Amino acid sequence: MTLTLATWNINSVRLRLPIVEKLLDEKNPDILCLQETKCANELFPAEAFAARGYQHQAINGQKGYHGVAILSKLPLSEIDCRDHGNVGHARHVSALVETGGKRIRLHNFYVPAGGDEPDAAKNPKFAHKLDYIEEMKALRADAEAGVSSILVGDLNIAPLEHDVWSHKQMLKIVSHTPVETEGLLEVIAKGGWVDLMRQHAPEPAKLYTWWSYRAADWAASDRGRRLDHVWSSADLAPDLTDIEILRDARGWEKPSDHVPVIARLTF
DNA sequence: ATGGTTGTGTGACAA
Repeated sequence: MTLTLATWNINSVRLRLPIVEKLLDEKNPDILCLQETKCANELFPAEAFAARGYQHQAINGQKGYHGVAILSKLPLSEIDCRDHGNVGHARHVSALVETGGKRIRLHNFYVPAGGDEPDAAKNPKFAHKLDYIEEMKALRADAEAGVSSILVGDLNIAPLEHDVWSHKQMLKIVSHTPVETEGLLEVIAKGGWVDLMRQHAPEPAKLYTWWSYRAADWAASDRGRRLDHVWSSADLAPDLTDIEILRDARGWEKPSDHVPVIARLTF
């Protein structure tokens, strides 16, 4: 039994529907987790996904900003949305998936980007990001007895040296400052999570999932960052058979600035 | 040090 799971910050699900459908046609994941859907739930293109077999949907959206969704061929139960800090942002949704004799709690996160100034005293958005990471430290991969865990999403932090194009030049840039990278590594360690992308491609391999829209030629300059993540509880880590970063998707028509990450687990 | 692009929804933000 194989579980194929895709995660993608889509930067508007309505505008990007043609390339999301391209991903589904080409890769046929069992479950697709989206971030930055940028629309209210009643405007989410639920029928387009249901028509392709993704009839089980956990959607947490809001008008204009943020928004996450789990679209699944497998039944979803115990759907839960958390609003860290009670700020009214749609940044999390989770559901229980049962497959291959496993019960899996799947978390889909969109961590705040944090603005440009990496100083919590001057920049409330950065303070909010640090608060958000602080709250995530309480999230345990073994929180529920008999239930494994997978966590995916746009965490807006590239924690390791080779998660960015230039460690030295990124140290004061939001997404790679020490307070963020150390914080995210603590979320992983305290929660008992395994970073599956790095299990599959350990450092010093360069791994990027995001390239800025502002580059004149994103592929030539290749100033990428690994902002998107796939983690699991320790019991599932040996079941990982493949991780694929769809770099090509950055060059698709009307692309997102993030590309899909696809994980395959075989039980 | 600055500017570069994209999305929502037609303003100014957020990323």
